[in-house]
Amino acid sequence: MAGSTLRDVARRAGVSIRTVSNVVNGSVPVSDELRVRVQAALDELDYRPNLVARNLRRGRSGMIALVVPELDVPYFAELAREVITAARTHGYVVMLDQTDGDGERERELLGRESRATMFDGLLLSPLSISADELRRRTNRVPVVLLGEHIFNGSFHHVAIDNVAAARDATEHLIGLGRRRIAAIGDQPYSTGETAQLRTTGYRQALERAGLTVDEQLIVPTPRFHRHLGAEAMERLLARPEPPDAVFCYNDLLAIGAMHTLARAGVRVPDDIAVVGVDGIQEGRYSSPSLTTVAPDKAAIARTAVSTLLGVIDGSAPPPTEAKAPHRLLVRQSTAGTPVA
Amino acid sequence: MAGSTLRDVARRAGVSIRTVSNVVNGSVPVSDELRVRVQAALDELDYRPNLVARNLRRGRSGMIALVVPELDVPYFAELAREVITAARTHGYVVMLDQTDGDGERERELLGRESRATMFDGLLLSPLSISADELRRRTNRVPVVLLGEHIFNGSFHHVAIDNVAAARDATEHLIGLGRRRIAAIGDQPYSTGETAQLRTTGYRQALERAGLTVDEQLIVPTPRFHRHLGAEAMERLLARPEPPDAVFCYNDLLAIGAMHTLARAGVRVPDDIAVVGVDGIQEGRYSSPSLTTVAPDKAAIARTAVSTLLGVIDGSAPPPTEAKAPHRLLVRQSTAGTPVA
DNA sequence: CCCACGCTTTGCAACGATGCAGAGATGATG
DNA sequence: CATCATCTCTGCATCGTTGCAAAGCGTGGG
Repeated sequence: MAGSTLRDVARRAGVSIRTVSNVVNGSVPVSDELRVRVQAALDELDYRPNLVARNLRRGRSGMIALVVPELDVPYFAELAREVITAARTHGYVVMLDQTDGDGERERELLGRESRATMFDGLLLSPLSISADELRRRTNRVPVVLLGEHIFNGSFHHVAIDNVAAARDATEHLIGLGRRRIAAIGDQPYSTGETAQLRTTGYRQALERAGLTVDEQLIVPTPRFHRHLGAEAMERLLARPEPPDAVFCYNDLLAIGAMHTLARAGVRVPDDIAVVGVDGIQEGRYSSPSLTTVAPDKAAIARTAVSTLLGVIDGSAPPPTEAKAPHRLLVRQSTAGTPVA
Repeated sequence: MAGSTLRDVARRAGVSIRTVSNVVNGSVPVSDELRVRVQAALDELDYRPNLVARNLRRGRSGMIALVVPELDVPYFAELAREVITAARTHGYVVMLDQTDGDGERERELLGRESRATMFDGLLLSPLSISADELRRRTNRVPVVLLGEHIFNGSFHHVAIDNVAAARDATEHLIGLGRRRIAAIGDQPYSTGETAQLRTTGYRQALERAGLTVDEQLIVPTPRFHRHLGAEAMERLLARPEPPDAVFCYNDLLAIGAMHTLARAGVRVPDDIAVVGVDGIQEGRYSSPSLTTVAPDKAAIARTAVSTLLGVIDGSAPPPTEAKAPHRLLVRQSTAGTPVA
């Protein structure tokens, strides 16, 4: 029951432990006769290498951790899928953890008693923890950051160009002839860097088009969840002069907003056009389907994983700020007619 | 840089390795004087225990693996979240892997060279692999199965009562006065056990209500994805006598079906009522919002984790088939008016 | 016939931690 | 004052594997 070891197999085959190891690993040549005998013993005992021991000896675990705020947020689930796939092509497996955007949990993760030492490296998508703190806490563990939060030259970092993404989305709305364009999702405080970049892009687009920015149309939300999008939209509808389009900082907010619009009998996109960010699958089948700025998640994952592995084996250049591509997917929520 | 070990700390504090270990673990009493000195050394060197070494010695890794077909399927993402949370309350972390429903991948996972030995136990949600094969391959690793596929007394197992769930959904539609009720998602072949149980429940409900089962209204789908639900619905709409309600075997199928209905200008629920299974968050904000039979995912996760830990520490009873509760959440896609 | 060489096989040490048993010091007891 | 119990603290062995260096063995060349 307890699992057989190299020693058990060696005894049974009448050879040394080392020879069994050589057969298992195949790196060192073993004579046919012994190989056959050892292989038989391996099969009979159903030997499986103890990876914990192997890892200790080799100094590598073959595991990286991916830490996201919430796994049940589709963007992170889809990203996680890509990360797992990317890691697998390098022979790595991925441990997933979620912090609920709780700074405490994020801190714990890097603390004295954390399991971080079990992993060769960490992919972090931090929400609350500050750059300084992160730097102080990740002394030895290779880290690559995902998403926009925190960059100051201390860490490798992979994200889309959030300013450009927001600008693209807003310009698309402007191109449709919309003039009162609202924004849902600003986070004008220290840990809302991604949101702030998107606000910047939104403003740029309006200004470049010669439109004035109505501050009343920028509705902040503490998180990027459906119900917060729904509430924000309610507030916008309650205004004397509601918008004719909404740029939501992610798809969940957009879906929440559309939910409110549907209940209120407002037509999308005829009365109000809606665009989101993230390109989650959910948006392809919503009614109406959702126009969105989709980051190339596979590219993000591939870049993040290979950068991290580079840091792990020491071959990585100094911290880089990698930008992944994004593209606008036009669907019913702005175009009206089905496109894809 | 390389991370300091007990030996480094011991040398610095001028004590034995063992004493440092005692300070770190706190299990054995250490005099105040030494404790202070050791603690200082620990801090100065920023000592972090090497968990790989600790695990080797202790014979436990504190990790379990959760294997699901696809992480970006909302049901699995939401379940994974609950599993991670449940595991954390027991001091365990969770490694996530996905198989894409690929039997090969599932087999690989349990094979000779798998990483399964790195984990204290496995939570499996298998799609393709057969019971026999699973039994042959999981000799030593504690396993608990999630979902309906495979149960024959060899494994602990946690799921909802799929027959009852399907019956509840169908009876709800019957209760609304619907008579031509279609079913989307049957899988009449060996690995479609969950689907078949739902078909059974669907039939039971119709028969109990004295309705005849129209085999033409049972549309199989190879997987439970949105686009397959959309296609299945197209086929149903093309029939001379379309249904007046659809029971979809999961929420993604239902959302796909509603997508098709929206494009076709069919009103939900007026013309066709739709109900799904899974209770994913997406359904609360779809338009219309989706009536669904929601499994208690937190209960499933808690039961699965504590059962698995029981198997690991040997305190578990022989394999059990645990049933988690489910409940019907009535929303617009059947009720018409907003309920929650 | 001996030596050198190449190939296979082996033993030992080590990865970093913890279990165990015993050494040393201290205090309590008869 | 001797003996024993108590409390810290330490050294050694060990978890299962792999790196390293050397031993064993057969072969070909001189």
